[in-house]
Amino acid sequence: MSGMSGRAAQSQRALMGVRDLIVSGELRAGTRLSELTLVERLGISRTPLRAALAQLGQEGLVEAIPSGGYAVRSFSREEVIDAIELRGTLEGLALRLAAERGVAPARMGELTRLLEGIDEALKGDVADMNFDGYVDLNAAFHEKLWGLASQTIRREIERVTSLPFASPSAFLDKQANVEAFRRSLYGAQTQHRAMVEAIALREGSRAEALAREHARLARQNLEFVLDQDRSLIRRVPALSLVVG
Amino acid sequence: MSGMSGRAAQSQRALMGVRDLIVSGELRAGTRLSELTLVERLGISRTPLRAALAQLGQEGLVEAIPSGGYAVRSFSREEVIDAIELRGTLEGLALRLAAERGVAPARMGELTRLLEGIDEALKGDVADMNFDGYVDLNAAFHEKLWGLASQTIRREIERVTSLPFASPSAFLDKQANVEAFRRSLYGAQTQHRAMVEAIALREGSRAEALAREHARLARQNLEFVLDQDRSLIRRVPALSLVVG
DNA sequence: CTCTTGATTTCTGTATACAGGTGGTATTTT
DNA sequence: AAAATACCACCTGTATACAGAAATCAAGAG
Repeated sequence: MSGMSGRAAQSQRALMGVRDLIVSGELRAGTRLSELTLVERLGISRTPLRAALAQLGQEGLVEAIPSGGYAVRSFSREEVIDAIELRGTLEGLALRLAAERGVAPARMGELTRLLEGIDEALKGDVADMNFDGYVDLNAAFHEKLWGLASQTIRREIERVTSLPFASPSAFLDKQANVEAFRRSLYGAQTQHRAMVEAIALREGSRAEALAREHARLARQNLEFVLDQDRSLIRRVPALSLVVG
Repeated sequence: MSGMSGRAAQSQRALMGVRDLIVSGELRAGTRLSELTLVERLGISRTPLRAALAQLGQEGLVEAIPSGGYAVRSFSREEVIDAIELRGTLEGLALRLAAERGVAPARMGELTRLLEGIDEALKGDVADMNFDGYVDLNAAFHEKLWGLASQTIRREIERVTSLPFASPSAFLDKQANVEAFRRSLYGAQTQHRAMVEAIALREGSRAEALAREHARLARQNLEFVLDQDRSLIRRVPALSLVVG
């Protein structure tokens, strides 16, 4: 079996497969990843699997063992907080540069339209909002926002975001439809609007500060889960990797 | 030949070998990297070479070609500027967190001692400073500075810094001993002192701003080379990858 | 019973064989 | 002569074979 349709199809399959095994919690933090076991489980050969492990090592989801091979990484609360702060900082950089350098009106229009869509999803009160709709629109909004940055910076944002608990939709999984999270969405949308406005007004510093503060919502949600309601841990993907 | 001394010794050799070929300019921007050619040139087999290429792809020095394989990436002036801005932002984050969270006195002492060493190297005027000494001490200082950050953030800084022209010592290569660069070192040292002071005084915002501005020295040097004296391009490693 | 030591088993890192696809070239056709 | 097509060489992605190094387990000594 060689030269399948997509470019490096087996490697992609391996990457997704292993990532899924980790994020879903089937492979717990600290577990050593046996290549042969994974090869058998995923039905691929060692070469693309090793490529996937190397990539996951770069992403930070697994770490190299000095004596050889890889292990599922575990994250302390502080490390997760730093990863969130890191994302906020990078998004802040992206928005500051976008504001300073200017954004084409067409793109601003697309952002505004997404904002209106989110408003629509939030219509009504906490009980009967369209949570699933919000999740999708929020993801689309953030992606468009990143699209304002240059390739160099977008690449970094995407890398940091590949850590599942640092992503802006980490606590917006459809499985995590919890009132505590839903309540935070109104404030989030206020921040969305302010960010777009700051970019339109070329207020770089304000846009940067807003992006940082916006990312800290994830930190609030994280601390809520860890300190207030640990039962939610298994409803948020990859939070099983967080110890303490 | 298998299982040499270090962990993945051949892969390391491949990584350094290919990186050198690119940075030294032997492989020009846009060149397609033929695996067989490189294998022959470096005296290793395809497997570790492919691992190296994948890593260089992550670092951004090479880019994947849709139809397969990799090519040496080329960087526009804007992309280089963004990479420098990115480094400054990350270093700013590291310093801000260090200032906010506090640093053990022992570590502050090490930084102060390095500062004094740099002062010593700068003694005298522009003509008879100890340039080579500065280069080494500056590298050590920056590394210690990064060491203040958490692993999560340090990893990102190291990744961005792996782009040779974004590194803080990009224009401090011993081959690039040019008066224009030497003159900038006095201002740089003033910033070094201010950064350490800001951390000691827990002035997070100031430390962050200083780190950003400090990184922009690299931007100044870049623009000097590109606009004032292009003959320096071949004296600064990897600047041959910058087009325009 | 515990600790050390030796052998075995398993694993990773490396080399290489294989198959399909891509790009280039030469030939043919219009 | 220009364009289209068929053929060929090369190259990448994948699978697998191999060798040295760990880790594990068992047996023996203290």
